[in-house]
Amino acid sequence: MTPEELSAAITSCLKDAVDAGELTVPADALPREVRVERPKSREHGDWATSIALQLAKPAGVPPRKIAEVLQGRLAAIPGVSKVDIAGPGFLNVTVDAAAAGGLAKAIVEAGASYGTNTGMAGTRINLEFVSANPTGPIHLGGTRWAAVGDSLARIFQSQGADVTREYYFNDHGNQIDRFARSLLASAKGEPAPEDGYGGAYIEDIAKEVMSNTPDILSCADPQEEFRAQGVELMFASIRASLHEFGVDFDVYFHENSLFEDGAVEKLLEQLKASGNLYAKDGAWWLNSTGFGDDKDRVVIKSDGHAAYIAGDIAYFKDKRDRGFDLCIYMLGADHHGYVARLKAAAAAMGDDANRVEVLIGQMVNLVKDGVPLRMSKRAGTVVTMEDLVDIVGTDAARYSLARFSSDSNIDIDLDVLTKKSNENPVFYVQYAHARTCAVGRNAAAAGVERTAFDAAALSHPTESELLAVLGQYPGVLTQAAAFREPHRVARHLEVIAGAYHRWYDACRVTPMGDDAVTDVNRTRLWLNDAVGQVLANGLSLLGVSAPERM
RNA sequence: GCCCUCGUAGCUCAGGGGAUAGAGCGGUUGCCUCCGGAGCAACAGGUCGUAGGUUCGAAUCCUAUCGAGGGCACCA
Repeated sequence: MTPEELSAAITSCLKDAVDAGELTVPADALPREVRVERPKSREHGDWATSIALQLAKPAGVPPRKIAEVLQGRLAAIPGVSKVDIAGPGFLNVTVDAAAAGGLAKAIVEAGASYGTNTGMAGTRINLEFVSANPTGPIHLGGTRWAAVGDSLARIFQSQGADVTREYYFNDHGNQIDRFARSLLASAKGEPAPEDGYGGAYIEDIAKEVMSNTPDILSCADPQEEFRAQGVELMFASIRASLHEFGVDFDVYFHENSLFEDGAVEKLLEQLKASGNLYAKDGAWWLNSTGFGDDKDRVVIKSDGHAAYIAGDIAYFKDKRDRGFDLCIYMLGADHHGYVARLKAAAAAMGDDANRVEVLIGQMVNLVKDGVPLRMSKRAGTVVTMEDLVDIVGTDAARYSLARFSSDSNIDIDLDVLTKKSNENPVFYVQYAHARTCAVGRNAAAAGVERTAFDAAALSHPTESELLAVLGQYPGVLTQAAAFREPHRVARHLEVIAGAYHRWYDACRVTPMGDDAVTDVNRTRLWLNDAVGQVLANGLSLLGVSAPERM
């Protein structure tokens, strides 16, 4: 029995009690779903609900009275062995081992699909993340979004959503010009321009362009040539880094294309016609304050060039035209000012601002010897995605970035990284998975097979705990998707791994010495394999491997 | 000045109205005669930044305040 199943059963008990006139509760006070929780103390049963406390006020009845009404009905739920009323009115439910244990077999049979859901089926989501400018390699900040964004995409998919991973490739405008000028300067052996980019990668790219086009410096517009080739090379290198990191985008969208195919122009006409674009001081402004922004935004500058937001608006329209219901943007905290403007842009076009969802993630800081370190190219403290992967490997990098809430700043200690000392919980989880495999191998050698299954045999306290956390896994995925918080998955895997290690310590799968193989051994093998399955499922949602040996 | 996020164990962080606030790392002490010790058990360690408020109940929600980080362009 999973917590969801119990929750559904309790919800219908409550409804029955109301229908039978045993309780009078206003309809709007009845929860659609009665939440059950795993109590902290085992003395409080397997699952608990505070529904009686919540209904006391709207029903106008003391909570313990409500609990008493529900107690008998809950006790009649198949698989429930005991229902206690505790404290102010908690209902503590104990499930019998046979009902709880059935989950082990169900998980093994569900395999890779255990935990998946169809709650988001039919939703087309465009998830845009990373979108780093092609003027240099992806550094730590972008690496965090690559890990979190890709996991989020996988989690959405596990809930049945149709997800497109998209990278907005910003190849239009000033930054690119600086990049081109920096390449040109490097090629000529001149120092990097004041507002340009330095670093070894600039030299490397300049050299590569030179070797591809030896007479480049004498062509009509060398800077343009460096721009075109340089962007392509940088782009290829970014894609390669992402691929090595296990992140492959479905669409790499070129900002330039919006300007080349006239989408921006068409859109501006549309906005002018709608009256949401007005002229002032020689520029064209979007009336974004009318839609919740804190100031109006220039869309066409007085020099006649489009401002950045022009591309954003056209891009959003393009996404909607491609049929996405929800456009999610993952941005760093340094871009939080965009939230209002992106939503305003959508609204100005007559679309629903709720189609735009912006996830803001806090910064990644480097720390050395306990003091924050500014990332600086000159000081050699820029850490790129490739650096991180080289030092700790993809699994550790992805896991350590995905296990934190995006709301919190994270500090990455250079010393810890370079020591490669693995204080990373990914190993704790991976080790648990490898251990399930080792136990499986030993079981096979000892002749223990998954022939018989006796759910009631899983009666040890560590087994009941392990079954409970396995049962919570699908709900954790649903929550992770609903809150857009992949770190919940990682945290729950750590909980499962802990429960597994404790179980391993207390309960043997293969018999001791020459003891005979019994159904207890066979049943435990099901549980062991179920744990391995759930850990593998969860790790794959994080883009982390589930090794059979370490 | 205005806006966003954070403040929880020595450190890094979970905890999105419930019972005695948790994990990893670090510290102390135990556990290898049998499925992997990258593990397990026990102990130590907390005014949940501060002050009010809502509630039967607040680390959690609201307000104020202090501290940290990040924003507030006819830059992209």
